[in-house]
Amino acid sequence: MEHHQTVTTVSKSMPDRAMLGVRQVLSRGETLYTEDDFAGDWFIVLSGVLRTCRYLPDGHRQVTGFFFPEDVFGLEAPTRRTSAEAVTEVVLMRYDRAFLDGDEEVSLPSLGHARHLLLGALDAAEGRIELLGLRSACERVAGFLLRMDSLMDADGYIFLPMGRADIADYLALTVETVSRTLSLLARRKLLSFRGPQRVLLVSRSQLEELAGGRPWSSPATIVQQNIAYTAQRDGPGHLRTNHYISH
Amino acid sequence: MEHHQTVTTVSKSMPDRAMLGVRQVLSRGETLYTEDDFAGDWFIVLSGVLRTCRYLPDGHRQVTGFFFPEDVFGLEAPTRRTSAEAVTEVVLMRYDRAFLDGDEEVSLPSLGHARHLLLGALDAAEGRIELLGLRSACERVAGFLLRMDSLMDADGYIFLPMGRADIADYLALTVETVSRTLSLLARRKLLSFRGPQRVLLVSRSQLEELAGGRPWSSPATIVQQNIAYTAQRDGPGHLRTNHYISH
DNA sequence: CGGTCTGTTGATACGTGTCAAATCACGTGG
DNA sequence: CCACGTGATTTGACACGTATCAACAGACCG
Repeated sequence: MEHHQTVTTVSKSMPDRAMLGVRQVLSRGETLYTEDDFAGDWFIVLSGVLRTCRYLPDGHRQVTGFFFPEDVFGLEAPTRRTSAEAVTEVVLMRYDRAFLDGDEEVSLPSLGHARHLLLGALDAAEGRIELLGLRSACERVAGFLLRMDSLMDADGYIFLPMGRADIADYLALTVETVSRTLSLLARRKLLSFRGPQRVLLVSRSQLEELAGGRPWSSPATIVQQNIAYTAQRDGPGHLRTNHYISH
Repeated sequence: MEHHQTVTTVSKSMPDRAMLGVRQVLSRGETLYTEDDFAGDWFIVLSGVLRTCRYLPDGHRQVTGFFFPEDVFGLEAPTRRTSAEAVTEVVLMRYDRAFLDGDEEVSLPSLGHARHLLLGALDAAEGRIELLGLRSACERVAGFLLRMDSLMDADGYIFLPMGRADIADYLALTVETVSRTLSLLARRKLLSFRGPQRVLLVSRSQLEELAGGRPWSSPATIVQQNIAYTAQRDGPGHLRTNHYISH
């Protein structure tokens, strides 16, 4: 996965506006910048996973995004909307803001023009909006897992680099609800866990249904198919009570 | 408000890549494009209000954005992620996608370069993410109202062009919950209504508190100030029961 | 082997969804 | 200008889903 060798050791030797960045490494949990900092640079993840967060006055934390290799972040205007923290060890490229504000067209190594890059960031943000717009914990958790598909290993298992708390704060749920929902989906055999971090999506199609599925077209022909917690029997002992009860 | 005279009647006479758009008018409720359509153009709102929606397989509708004058939308990749529908009568400018994809730098009338425009759209999307990341109905409704500040009249009242259903589908709530929450905030005298569409933000500071407030800094010094429905007495008869009970 | 941290499970309170009905806003026609 | 009809909004009663508080289990580390 460590292909940053091709992109890294650029910069500084060229004095001109040749659009080159600086490579930077963060260790687990390290904070790159904080809310309200001056937003001088923007970044591209080369390896590892990073999260952006807000800390609300009531003490709650909001995770506004996870960023994986090739993802761009930190593009916001004069000050930071969020802080940026390393979920795992992270290697990233730092670019000067002037390269976006300036008049010259920017060409980035292996990522094309600045416009292309911005469109990608916008697309990712809209994906997050769709995810957060889902109503139930089940929908959001299923949607979340489907978006982590790119983290799949050779054996088909997804490795979740972030903890339950990160997921919860990302989906506007509690740790307990995330954990319960994952357990439930596993009991329903839509998922299979190998430790808390490694998960196999057994039935993508059913997960997509839960998550509001592949888009749909017009407001007609409504196929009522509301799969609630209580609407199906479990594996063996068809325990379809509320409160996640199982055993 | 109708300043589109300066921007409108351009286009077509100039054959070259002079970056000019076509003016277009939508009437209330009209659909501009639909999910999965080919995304050939993008748009800027000149007047009126527009919404983008997804229709989920379970019949629910998700409103992923409201767009006001000067807002940009429809920038997504080869096909539409959402449909676009006019909330009020809308006047907009339509631009060809090639102006974004092309190599030449684009300069738009009164909006600067394409990059600037994309950064604006990204900023708006991130604002929506922060809003949807709030947990309770109270927080989201308060946050929503604060973001509608720009719709303020001369008398200080905000005119809400969209119905309760639009707000509900935007905040991932039900119509009833939105209505109840607005009523509650009005009883608490943070709001004052003059008909369902016209609302005055009586206490912005308290609304900001509810909405997760102006950002905050670090994960320390937590000022526990969780204003729940039941945590305060109402105007006269301190009825702090649950279920929104009041009278 | 006893710390702490993360994740899971349980019991219960409470917030929000659902279904139903009343009320209000507003356009139409008398 | 007012009566009426229709749709939007508000309110009520109740069920259900999620938050909360608490306890337990497992992983990692000293």
